[in-house]
Amino acid sequence: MARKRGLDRADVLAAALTIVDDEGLDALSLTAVAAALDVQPPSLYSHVDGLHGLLDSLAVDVTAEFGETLRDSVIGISGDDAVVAFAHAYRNWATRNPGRYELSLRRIDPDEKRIAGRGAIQTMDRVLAAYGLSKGEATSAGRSLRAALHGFATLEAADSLGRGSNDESFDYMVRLFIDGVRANASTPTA
Amino acid sequence: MARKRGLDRADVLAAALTIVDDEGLDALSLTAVAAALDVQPPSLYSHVDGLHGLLDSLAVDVTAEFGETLRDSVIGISGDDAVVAFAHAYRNWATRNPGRYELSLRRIDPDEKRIAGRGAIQTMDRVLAAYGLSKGEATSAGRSLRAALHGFATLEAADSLGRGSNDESFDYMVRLFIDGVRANASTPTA
DNA sequence: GGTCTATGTCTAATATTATTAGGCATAGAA
DNA sequence: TTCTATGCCTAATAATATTAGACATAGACC
Repeated sequence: MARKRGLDRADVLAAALTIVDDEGLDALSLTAVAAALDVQPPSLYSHVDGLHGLLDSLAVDVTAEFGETLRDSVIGISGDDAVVAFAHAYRNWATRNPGRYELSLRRIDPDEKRIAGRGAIQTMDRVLAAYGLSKGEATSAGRSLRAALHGFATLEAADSLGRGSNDESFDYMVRLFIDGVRANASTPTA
Repeated sequence: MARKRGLDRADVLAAALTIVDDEGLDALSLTAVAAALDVQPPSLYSHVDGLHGLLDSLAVDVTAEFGETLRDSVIGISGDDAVVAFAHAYRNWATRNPGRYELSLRRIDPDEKRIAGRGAIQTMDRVLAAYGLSKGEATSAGRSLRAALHGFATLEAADSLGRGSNDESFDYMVRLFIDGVRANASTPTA
């Protein structure tokens, strides 16, 4: 016995992602992936560098996917509308893919993820460029927006926001940001 | 052999917290705590309800401590200054106690933590009350501030903010929030 | 068509963790 | 001094990751 399944690294990653989507990141283990592929756990080491390697690879893939989603969200839109669209795309993706979002937060040393994640940051920077901010302001505004979106998404995912409509609060926050940027801009645009 | 050490639940929690502070939350395990106390792992079950129970207890304690810190931060201060003071206290605590902050994010069903954490939210609500917002606005503003602070703290802890002075960006974000609230308030205060 | 080789998969074994069961010894009360 | 509660222990089980090394199969090559 030792039927050759002919598995692929991509197969392993796909199976792992299915588990993450269906049962959450906590449920992900090499044993679970092996079971899903009808294979013994050690067999996975031919395709992936252990559990850490698997997590790292997933983080990179998922980050790239997230970046593309964000980039797509602002195509053909500009100004405040772009900020709003970007923000909603961010929240929607994080909300609908909690496991993947958690994965995307995984911190990796190699620059792979940074490159993958650069898509998201570049998109944001481009959107914010419309406000004619100084270099320092642009950096700070970008960080502020990221912090707000990330914070909202994670608090919401953790059910830590309390009762009431989160949608309304989210829109409020985005408006807060836009108005704040305008009020703080050294070179007003509107 | 079976020397009675006379350990206490508090001793166990304290030892665990030391590990969290020194080596990070990931390094926390019953085995590690037992080793630190020079005791066998199963002995801990007399004081704590397993690893989950330990984590839950730590989360409650740490959340209470965080709440007090925040409450203290705004004593005798009001208006924008209070928001700024609150924000800095939040960031400072989270930055200086990364392990504890991570613990405080642990999601617990029982209301214990909610009660403990209520201190933080109450403080924030009180600070924001100065802006004379409507009920809905106040809720949204509170969530926005929490999201921004939480997001900034976690991104910073994960080294995900990029190069440059984070201090400056943080101040910018807080100002953004304050200005935004003012701009959005139905009943202007200043 | 037959052989070679790379490699995907397996079994076996080890290590680390949490956890339960049940025994013993000690501290402090009666 | 005895009794009792309980703090700590050893032993054992289960789930996880991981390494080592054997083997069989698929596809390349002759």
